[in-house]
Amino acid sequence: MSEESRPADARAVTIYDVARAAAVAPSTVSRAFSRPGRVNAATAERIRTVADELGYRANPLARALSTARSRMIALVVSDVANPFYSEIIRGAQATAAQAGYTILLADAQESDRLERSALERALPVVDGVVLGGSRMSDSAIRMIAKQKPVVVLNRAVVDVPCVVPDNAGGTRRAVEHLSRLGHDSLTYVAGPEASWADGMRWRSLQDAAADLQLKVRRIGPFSPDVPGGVRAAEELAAAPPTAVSAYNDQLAIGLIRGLGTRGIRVPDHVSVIGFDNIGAAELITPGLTTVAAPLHLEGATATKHLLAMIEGAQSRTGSPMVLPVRLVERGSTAQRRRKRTSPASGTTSVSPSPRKASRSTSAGSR
Amino acid sequence: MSEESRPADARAVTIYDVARAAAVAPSTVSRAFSRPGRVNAATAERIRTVADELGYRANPLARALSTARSRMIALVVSDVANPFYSEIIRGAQATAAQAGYTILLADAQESDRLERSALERALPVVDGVVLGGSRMSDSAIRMIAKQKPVVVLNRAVVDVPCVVPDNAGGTRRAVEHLSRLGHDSLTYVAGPEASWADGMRWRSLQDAAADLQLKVRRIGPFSPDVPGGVRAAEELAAAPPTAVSAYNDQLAIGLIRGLGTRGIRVPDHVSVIGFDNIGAAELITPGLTTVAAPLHLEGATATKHLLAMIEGAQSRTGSPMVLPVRLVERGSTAQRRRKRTSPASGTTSVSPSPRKASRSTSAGSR
DNA sequence: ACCGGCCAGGCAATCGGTTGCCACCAGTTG
DNA sequence: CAACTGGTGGCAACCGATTGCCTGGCCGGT
Repeated sequence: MSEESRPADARAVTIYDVARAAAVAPSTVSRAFSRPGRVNAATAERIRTVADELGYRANPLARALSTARSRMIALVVSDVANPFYSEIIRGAQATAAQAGYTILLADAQESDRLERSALERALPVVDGVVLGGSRMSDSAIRMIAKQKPVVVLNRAVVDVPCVVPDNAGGTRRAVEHLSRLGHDSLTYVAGPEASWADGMRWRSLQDAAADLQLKVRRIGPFSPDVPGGVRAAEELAAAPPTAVSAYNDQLAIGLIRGLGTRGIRVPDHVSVIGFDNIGAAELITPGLTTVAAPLHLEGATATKHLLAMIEGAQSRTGSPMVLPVRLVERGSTAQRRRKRTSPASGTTSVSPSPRKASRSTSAGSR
Repeated sequence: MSEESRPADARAVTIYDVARAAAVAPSTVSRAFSRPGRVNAATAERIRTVADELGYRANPLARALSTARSRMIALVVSDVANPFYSEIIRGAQATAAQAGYTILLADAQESDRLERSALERALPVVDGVVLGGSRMSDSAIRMIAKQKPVVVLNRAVVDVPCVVPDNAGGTRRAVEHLSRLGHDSLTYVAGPEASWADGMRWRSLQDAAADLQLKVRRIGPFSPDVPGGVRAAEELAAAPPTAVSAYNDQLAIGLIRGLGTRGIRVPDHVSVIGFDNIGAAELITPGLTTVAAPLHLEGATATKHLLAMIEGAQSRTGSPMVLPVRLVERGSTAQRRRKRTSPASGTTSVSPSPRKASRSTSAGSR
C-alpha cells in the first residue's frame, strides 16, 4: 500500500509542524488555540487552516504536563459488572463528556487491595476522583482527598463532599407502603455489615417502623447480590415473615427466587421490597417494588461537583448532598393475606421443610 | 488545620527531589526505577529508600510524553449501561490491570457522533483501542487502526484484528436444541439491520435450519433491547410461532414479557431462545435458554491481543479470532406441544389464560 | 519630533521523566 | 606502563505544549 499507511512510525502532528507550515512560532500556534483574541484574527485563521490540513490534534499529555490538568477524572467502582453502577457510570460519563473531561474507570473488583492499587495508578493522572461504593476506610479516603479533589458516592465521609440518595426518606416510604398494605411486621434483610448505607437504612427502618407501629426483625448480613438473597431466603424459609425489606434490589431478587424454589410465593405469601431500582427490577417476575434511587443523577451530581471543585470552587464539605428518591410499586408487594395468620393452612405450599435444621438456625443466626 | 493538609498547592514529589535527597543525578533516579541493573545495587537501594520516604510516585504523564507510551488503553462501548458489556468490561479491565495498564472507558451513548468524539478525545492519550460494538463504518475503523493498534469486538473488519463469539456454531446449537424439542419451524427476531452479528446469526440460522429441515421466518429489524422485544411480541402475537430465536437476550426478554401480557406463555405456547447469556437471563421467569457467549473472555482476549500488538507483535490480521460458545438450557424452551398443530383450535388455546396463570405456571416454571 | 501604550509575535524556561552519549574509575591485560 | 574494558554515574537534549517576559512596530496625543 501507500507509504502513509504504516501505523507503527507515523508520529503525530505537533504545534511545531503547524508553526513551520504557517511560518509562525510554536507559541503563536499554541495561543491561537488556547488564547482567543491573543493573536491577530487573520493569523489565527491561517494557523487554524494549516492545522486542519495537517490534521493537528493537541496532545493532551503534553498539555497536562505543563498545566497540571489532565482533564481526566477517575471513577472508582467496586465492580463494573454490578448493574447498580450502570446508570451511575452513565450519568458520570455524560456529565464529564459534556464538560470535555474523560473518564478513567477503575474497577476495584470487590477488593480493598485492588481498589487501592487501581486508585494509586489513576491518581497521578487525573484531576479528581469520584469514589462510588468505596471499601476503604474513612481516613484513607480523607488522605486521598488531601491530594486531589474527591467526591464520595453513596456514603458519608466527614470532611469530604458526598452525594447520597435519601436513604431515610426512601426507607420510610417503603415502610409506609408496607404498612398501608396491612402488614404489621417486617423483616429487614441486611447488606454488608461495614456498609454505611446499610446502617442508614436499618436505622431509618427502625424509626419508621416505630412510628407506624410495625414490629421489625433483622437478618444478615448478606453479601448484596443475588446469591446473598438466595441465602437469606434459606434463613427466612423456616418462618417466613409477611413482609421483607431488603438492603438492595439484588438481595431482593435473590430472595424472591430463593423463596420461590421453596414454594413460598411473592407477593402472595410474602411481600418483598428492594432499594435502588436497578434495571433488572422490572424484568423479573413479579416486578420488584422498590425505592428508586436516582442513580443517573447521582453519577451526574457527583461529577458536576467534582468538576466544580477542580475548577476551584470550595469543597462545600458540610453535609452530604441528599438526592430525592421515589417508591416504584410493582408486583412484589401486595395486601397482606389475613389467612396466613392461621397457622397450618399452607401445608403444601409453605411447609416444604428443607433438610437443614430450620428452626434453630433462624433464631440463632447471629 | 496543619500546613500539609492543603490539597490545592501540594506539588508532587519528582525525581529531582529524590535526586537531591539521595545526592545523585535525576537520570540516575530514573534509571534506578526503569533500568534494573543499570545502576549500582547499593545506589539503587539507597535511592529506593529515599524515594519511599519522600513518597515518590513517577508521573505517568511525564513518562508518557517522553516514551510515547501512556500505558492506557481505550475501551469504547456503545452503552456502558448495557448489561451486555458488563462482563466484557470486566474482562478487559482485569487483563489490563494485570499488565499494568489502565482503562479509559469511552461511552458512545448509542450515537455515532458521540462515539467519534469520544474516540478522538481518547485516541491521543492511549496506546491502543478496543472497539466493542462500534457503530462506525469499516473504513472509519480502518482509518483509526492506521494510527494506533485496534482490536474490534463482536464484529469482523477486514485488515483489523477482531474477536468474535462463534456465532455460527452458537446459532446452530440453538436450532438443534429447538429441533430436538420437536419444533419444525422457527422465527428469527432480528436485531439492528446494520449489525454484523445479526447478519451472521441470520445466515447461520438459515443454514442450520435447512440442514435440519426446519422452516424459518424472520421479522425485524428491532432495536436490540427489551422494548424492541416487546414490539416484536406485538408483531408476533397475531400468529405466534412455536419457537423463536432472538438476536440477543434483551430482545428475547422483551419478547417473553410482551407475549406474556398478551396471554401467550413461554415456554408452553412458544419456546424462546436468546443469545449472549447476560446476567438477567437467569433472573427472569422463566429462565432464558440462550447461547452463552464468553463475554468475559472476549474482553480479556481482545485486551490481551491489543497489549501484544502494543508491545510490538504483528497484528495477525488474517481472520477474526472465534471464541467458543455453549448452549445454556433454562426454562424458556420446551417440548413442542403437539396439540397446537390442530388448526382451528387456535383461538382458545392461544389466548386462554387470564392475566394470572396460577396453576399452569407452576407446572411449567420448573 | 517625542513619548506612552497597545498589539502581535517570538524567545526561552518549564512541566517530569527518559535516554544517547560521554567521562571517570577500577581492574585487567599485553 | 600503556591500552583496554566493563561498570557507574552525570550531562544535556529531547517529548509537546504552555506562558512569562521581551521586543518591534504602529498609533495617537502633545
